[in-house]
Amino acid sequence: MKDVAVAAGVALKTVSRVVNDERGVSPETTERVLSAIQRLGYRRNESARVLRAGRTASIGLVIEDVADPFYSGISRAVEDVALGHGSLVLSGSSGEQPLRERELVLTFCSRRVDGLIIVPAGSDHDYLRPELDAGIPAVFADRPGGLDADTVTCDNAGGAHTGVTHLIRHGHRRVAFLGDSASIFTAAERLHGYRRALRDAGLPADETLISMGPPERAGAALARMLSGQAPPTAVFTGNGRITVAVLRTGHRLAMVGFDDFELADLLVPGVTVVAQDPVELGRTAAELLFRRVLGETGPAARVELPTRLIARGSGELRPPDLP
Amino acid sequence: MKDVAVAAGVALKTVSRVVNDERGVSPETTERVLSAIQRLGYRRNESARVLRAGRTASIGLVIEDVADPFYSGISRAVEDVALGHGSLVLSGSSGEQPLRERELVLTFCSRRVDGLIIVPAGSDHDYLRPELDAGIPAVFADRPGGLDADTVTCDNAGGAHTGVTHLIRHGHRRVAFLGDSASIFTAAERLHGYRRALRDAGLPADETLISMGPPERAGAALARMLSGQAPPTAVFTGNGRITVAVLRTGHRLAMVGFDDFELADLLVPGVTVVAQDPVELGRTAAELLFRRVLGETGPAARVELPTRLIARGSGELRPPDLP
DNA sequence: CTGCTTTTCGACAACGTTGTCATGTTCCCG
DNA sequence: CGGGAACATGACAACGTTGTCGAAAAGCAG
Repeated sequence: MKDVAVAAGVALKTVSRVVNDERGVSPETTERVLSAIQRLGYRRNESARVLRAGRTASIGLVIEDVADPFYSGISRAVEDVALGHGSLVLSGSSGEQPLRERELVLTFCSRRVDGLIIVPAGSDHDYLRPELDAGIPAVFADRPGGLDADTVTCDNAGGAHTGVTHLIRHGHRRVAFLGDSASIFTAAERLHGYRRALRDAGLPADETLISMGPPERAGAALARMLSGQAPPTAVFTGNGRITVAVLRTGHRLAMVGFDDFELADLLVPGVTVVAQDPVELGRTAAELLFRRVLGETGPAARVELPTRLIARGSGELRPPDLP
Repeated sequence: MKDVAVAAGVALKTVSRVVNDERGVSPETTERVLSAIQRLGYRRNESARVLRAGRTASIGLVIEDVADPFYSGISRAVEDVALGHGSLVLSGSSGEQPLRERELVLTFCSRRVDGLIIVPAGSDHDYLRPELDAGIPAVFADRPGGLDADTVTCDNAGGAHTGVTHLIRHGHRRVAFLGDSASIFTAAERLHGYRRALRDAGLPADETLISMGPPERAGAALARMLSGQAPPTAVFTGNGRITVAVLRTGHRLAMVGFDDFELADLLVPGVTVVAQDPVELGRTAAELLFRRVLGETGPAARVELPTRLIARGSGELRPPDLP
């Protein structure tokens, strides 16, 4: 900038004014400065600007894994909203490891992001409190973070309830539940929905039909159930990865899965799912965040997005004993 | 930092030394400073550090769309390599729009990223030259960028050749090619591979069996071919989105697709594909980049990754007239 | 104890930008 | 033509760090 000023024969400040479109610079001077900028290939140093202004025009996004379509949908939506606000997105995958999440968040903070969107991996987010107190707004997405911050979740319990009830309506009395590790908030919520659906239908809860654990183990868990004394006639899977794992076992049960996925309609039979909308989730979280960034105060918002049952065939199969 | 210095009763510089683990500070002083840092909840301002040091410890990544599994795979791999180098990733989706790509890249540059990984959207990348000359290393991924920079691509022509040859070996003489818009480098390369495969097999090239265009139009294009005079008995699809679009039409042709995708094995018949490895692509690009960031000079590297044919059934169907 | 090195620490400048205030110039109105 | 307003421009400080250099204190060999 100094070089530009010299080249244009003006003061530093005048260049700054031109660069920032501030008023109070004559057209000719502007012209001269612009040409000098062009000639020298000058580009403003954003770091210095940030140092001076305090605003970084960037937000941090911590998700579980960009390579997972659910999270990459969120990612894209957040990116689009950020772009609309002239902001960039720093993103990182926590891999469901609380420590890595924490490291990412703190790194983002020391880079003075204007705000954070976090899909919480652990349950303990006390490390965030000082940052929040320091005025960095944060939004929890997909799961609550345990702190008093804006939160956007899906109607996990309700969605599971709908899906399980759908199976029950089609005559199933022994519906298995295959969920992710119980320590994950969404998995626990969906299990609640499952239990409530059974209760509402007056069906007994059979703990041997419930298995919580990582997707890789879901297939084996189902196999165990099927070879048990009173095997299930239908299965509700707690997330997309488990749905796929179960499909790979090649069973022929009735099935409803949480999370929609590409090609669900092309399998035979089509896979009935309870769909959540990652794009909407990301968009909502980002919009809440930017509202805070722009100065809105007020109590933490809790938004719960609806889910939608999409019937495609697998959920409408009747149990073998009912023709 | 000033506050910490006052609280610990030392000079600014001493705090800086402690924060950076520099030698030359007595254990007691270190202790005092650390406790002051703890007490005041101090965290170093990265912007100021960047301003002073010149290194931002962050790289920029421009892809077409994070929500596309191919690119999110790249994204994740880049992120992991960056993490290993203590770097963050600024990422953005260009949506295949050269203007948006340019804007993203320039924004990244003005934030002084240490390097860039770009999946080029347009063909004209002259705007990048000043940045490269200014010393910002860049790597082109998936497609060449037209400049003399490190480039990582897949063996597009070879992969298509393999896939089409596979169909020909199974008795097909009329193989359609459905590719993305011809202006996209990878699409054009794959078309070349297709043509070469026909030529190598001594088959005539029938232009009515070739259609280039966005995935949304692929289904209609295939329908037109099938209702034509001499319909194809097999189809080669030029990328994952087109493969899915064609699957949705419900045809019963033999088929090989470029790009592997989840559940390809669960469809009936399983979808034979030519797989490329997005993770490997991202990893390679990131490693090349960090080599440059760490000071390696020398001529631009061109890496071409191999593809792999995965036979699952759809590509092994014989033409109807050959039992 | 002298003269040397080593250790520990601080003062200061600089990174590139922008906000504040001051200065000089032009213009308009009475 | 005087007096102020509006405009154009510049000098300077400050943002929070870290590199440079110098000073004081401590240790050590002779």
